[in-house]
Amino acid sequence: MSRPKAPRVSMADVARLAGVSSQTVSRVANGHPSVVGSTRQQVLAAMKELHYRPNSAARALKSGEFRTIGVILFTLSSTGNSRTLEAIATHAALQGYAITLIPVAVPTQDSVLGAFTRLGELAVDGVIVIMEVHLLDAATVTLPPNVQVVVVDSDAGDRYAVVDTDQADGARQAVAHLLGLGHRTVWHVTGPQDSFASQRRAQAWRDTLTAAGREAPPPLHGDWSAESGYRAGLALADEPDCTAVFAANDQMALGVLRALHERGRAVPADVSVVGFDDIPDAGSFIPPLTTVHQDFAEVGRRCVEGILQQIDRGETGPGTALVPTRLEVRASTAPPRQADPRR
Amino acid sequence: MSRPKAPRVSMADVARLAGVSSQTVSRVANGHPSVVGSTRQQVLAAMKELHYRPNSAARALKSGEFRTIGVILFTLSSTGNSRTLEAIATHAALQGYAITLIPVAVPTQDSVLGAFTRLGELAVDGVIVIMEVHLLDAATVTLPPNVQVVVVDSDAGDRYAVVDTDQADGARQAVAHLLGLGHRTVWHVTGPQDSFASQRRAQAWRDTLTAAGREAPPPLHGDWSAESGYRAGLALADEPDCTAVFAANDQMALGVLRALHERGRAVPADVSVVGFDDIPDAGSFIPPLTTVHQDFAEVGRRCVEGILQQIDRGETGPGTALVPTRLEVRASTAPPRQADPRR
DNA sequence: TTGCGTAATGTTTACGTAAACATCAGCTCG
DNA sequence: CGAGCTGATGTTTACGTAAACATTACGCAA
Repeated sequence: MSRPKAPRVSMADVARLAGVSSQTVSRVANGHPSVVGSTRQQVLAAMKELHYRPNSAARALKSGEFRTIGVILFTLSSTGNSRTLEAIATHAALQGYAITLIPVAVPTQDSVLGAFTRLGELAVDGVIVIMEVHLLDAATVTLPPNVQVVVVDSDAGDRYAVVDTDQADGARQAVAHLLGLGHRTVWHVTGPQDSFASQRRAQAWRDTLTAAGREAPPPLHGDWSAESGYRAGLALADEPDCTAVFAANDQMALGVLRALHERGRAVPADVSVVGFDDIPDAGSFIPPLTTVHQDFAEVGRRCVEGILQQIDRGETGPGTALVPTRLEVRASTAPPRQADPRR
Repeated sequence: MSRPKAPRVSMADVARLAGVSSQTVSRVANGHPSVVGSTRQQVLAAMKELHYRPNSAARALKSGEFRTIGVILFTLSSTGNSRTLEAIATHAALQGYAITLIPVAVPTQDSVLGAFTRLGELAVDGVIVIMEVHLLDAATVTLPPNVQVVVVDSDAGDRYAVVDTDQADGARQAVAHLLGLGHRTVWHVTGPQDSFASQRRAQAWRDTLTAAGREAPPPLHGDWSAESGYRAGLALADEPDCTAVFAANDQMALGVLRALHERGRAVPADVSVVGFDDIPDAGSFIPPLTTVHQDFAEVGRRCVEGILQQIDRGETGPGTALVPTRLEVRASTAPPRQADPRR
């Protein structure tokens, strides 16, 4: 049975049934105080009977507000992105805002992707970008003018409001932890070059080593995937003086663990490994992974807060807000053999 | 510098500048054929100059269509959900539809969560539900009448159109694989009881064993998390005749692997382990995990296809569409010791 | 009792778009 | 050479809502 056009119920219909004007219905719908109790009850009853649902398009047209935030992201496959998105959606919902997803994983390059027109069109009150803005610039999407923007994973703090995990401090904690255990230096498996988070982690890794007077070994480059971590791990297993590894995320750390395991290098006895993110599975790696915990929920919360501040209060705020991290010490790190008191 | 109200540019503004009527502007915007070239150029130039962007609220109000699909989900933290969502978003975008996220992770129960009103309001043309509908029924959300719905992870094929991975066949393949290797029987770590996917996998596990004339050991109950898999794994490690385990997802399999490892039971030499999902990391577990591959992209694609069919063609279709799975054989499975020809 | 203030409700209007209908110029054909 | 048609463009209207303004009725103070 097809019911192509359900006859829409409007305020006028409700008003007619309740025997009032449509404006009174509007007042009831919006909780306006100056409607007397009995009238209100009548209207509510009529709404219920007709299954009235307000038309958000008409409301948006009238008010100029959509109560919607667009989220532009490249992919959801990374834990960080999806958890940030989840936090954004939750907090936005609490504030009465909906989330519209705008994926940029352009499969066919020049086909005008419909959802982008959501940006081209006026359909969101603000936009949160979860990717390096330089990548966004390169993509086919252009942010329309006059739209409020908050950005994650970027250094565009001079142009936009940026919310991000304190990548540098997290990496510093990881490296300091390993040095504190007595390791002479720390090797690093980086994320993709075009990720700002990856760059910051690598930079802080190098800086921390330098500040401690240690030499930084050549970094190994990964792409966030466990597979790339595995390849890096194989290379590291062949470095006899490698006793400590800082992987730029947990998935690559997982790959490193497997490579070391296959090459017979025990973790943490022979090599200590630290990751970044603290994904839910990290505690179940073999061995459970010491890693830098990111508070994605807080990042999401601040994104929403930031964008709403811009929308509601009209404050536009370039600048960067950093969310702190903490080191979650588990079983993948230990003093190096030569410093092990038990030897 | 705050610019609270950017003066909106409407078709009338463009029309004035181009020296035509606003209806002509509308025609140009919608690619209507009966506008002569020179006029079209003028209008396009004016649009560009004024940075005209169509107002989707007005359009939706006029047409009654929002070109938006709502996606209701409980959480994004499971790989399956976020990958399905990503596929949905991508395919919806290709069809010119936007995705509005409706999270149901009700933190404060009775606070009227704004995003839900997106459903209460008329703001989506259809809804895709990524959760067991019985849970949805129990939640504070109610699906409004006259809204097209497609459901994932549910047995509500009689009430709604359902798209799902072929859970039963996937589980059957997993168990058959282990039996084929010579294992006498297969133990099972289930997902949460209220998940339809979990139930179906458990049922198929039991049925496959029964059909092969084997006795099904008591199932161990997990909650999808690696930690719950770990607890189940500890119990399994104490079962001397346990040589094969089928975990209802990869994360729990990860926990099982760790438990077995810690208890000194070698995988796959002593115990074989199979997972479900084929998450990207599965190939980097220790050892790389044999698992049932789910085609989340296909599930997402069919969801969008299904909902658009209902919306555009007015076809409402209860019924279940199953997406096939395939077993991805890696290194976590092998014949049991007593059947090992090398012994 | 009259007049005025206030609370409750009704009426008008505008938001931006696009369908439906109206107009007009130019052209073809008998 | 004019009737009739076609193609290009303009005018009117309605979509559902809510702000702004208008109207009513009632109570209270002088």
